[in-house]
Amino acid sequence: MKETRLGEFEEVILLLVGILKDSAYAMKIAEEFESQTKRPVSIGAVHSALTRLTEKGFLDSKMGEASAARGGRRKRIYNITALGQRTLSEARDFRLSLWQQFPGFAMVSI
Amino acid sequence: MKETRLGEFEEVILLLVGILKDSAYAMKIAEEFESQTKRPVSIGAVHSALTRLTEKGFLDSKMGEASAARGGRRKRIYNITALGQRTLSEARDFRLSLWQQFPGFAMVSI
DNA sequence: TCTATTTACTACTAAAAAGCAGAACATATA
DNA sequence: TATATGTTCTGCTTTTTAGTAGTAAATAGA
Repeated sequence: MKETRLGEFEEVILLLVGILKDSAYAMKIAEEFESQTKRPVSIGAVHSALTRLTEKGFLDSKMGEASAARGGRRKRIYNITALGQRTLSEARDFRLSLWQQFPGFAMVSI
Repeated sequence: MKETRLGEFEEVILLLVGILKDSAYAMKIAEEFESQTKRPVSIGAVHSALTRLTEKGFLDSKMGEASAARGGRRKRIYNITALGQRTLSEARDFRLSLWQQFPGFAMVSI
């Protein structure tokens, strides 16, 4: 199995999908990204990350229902796959372990 | 100030420098990388990451003393700068915050 | 039916990260 | 002084990530 690594941007996007759950569609993810990171992001960048994450098997998606609001194409709702979840989990455990070994940080307790 | 992001490999290398302290020189870092991640790494890859991290201002280095062991060029000992420390710290806080919002994880307490 | 609105999607480019091969250097010991 | 050893360092390539610009689709309401 090919090892697949996550970029920093991709990892944040993946986490945001997990956080947003049923409302994890591209526009909303972009908004959430900006609000959480305070850095601007283009919708195209989000789309390409979502595509890459899907190709890697960390996300899947399905079309949602028409929105109640005025106008709007049907949303594509993204969802973390089991593989995505596992990858995220492993990345987290690994980082926690490194942080704990680094005396430069006052570390969290698990 | 230009925003500088950390790749996943770079972030691990930076953390390893912090963990290894006085023995943070390229060969040792490579060994430690392999032992902690269980994935192979070439010494050249480590060098180029150390160079990038230094250019970004996250690391600095100085030559160490000759080793007691047979042979061997003087080691270059790497050290995390204040900026590197701060960046790492911010990256950690941001991740902890996201993990805490993600119901998919049983999360750590701080 | 027209228009404003919300959204997805595509194709492309640019920039950065990662990795590799091999040369160069310094030192201890035989 | 020759050799083995441990190490740095350089230049280059490949791969991946990130970003841009612009088009297309769907829908609600006027």
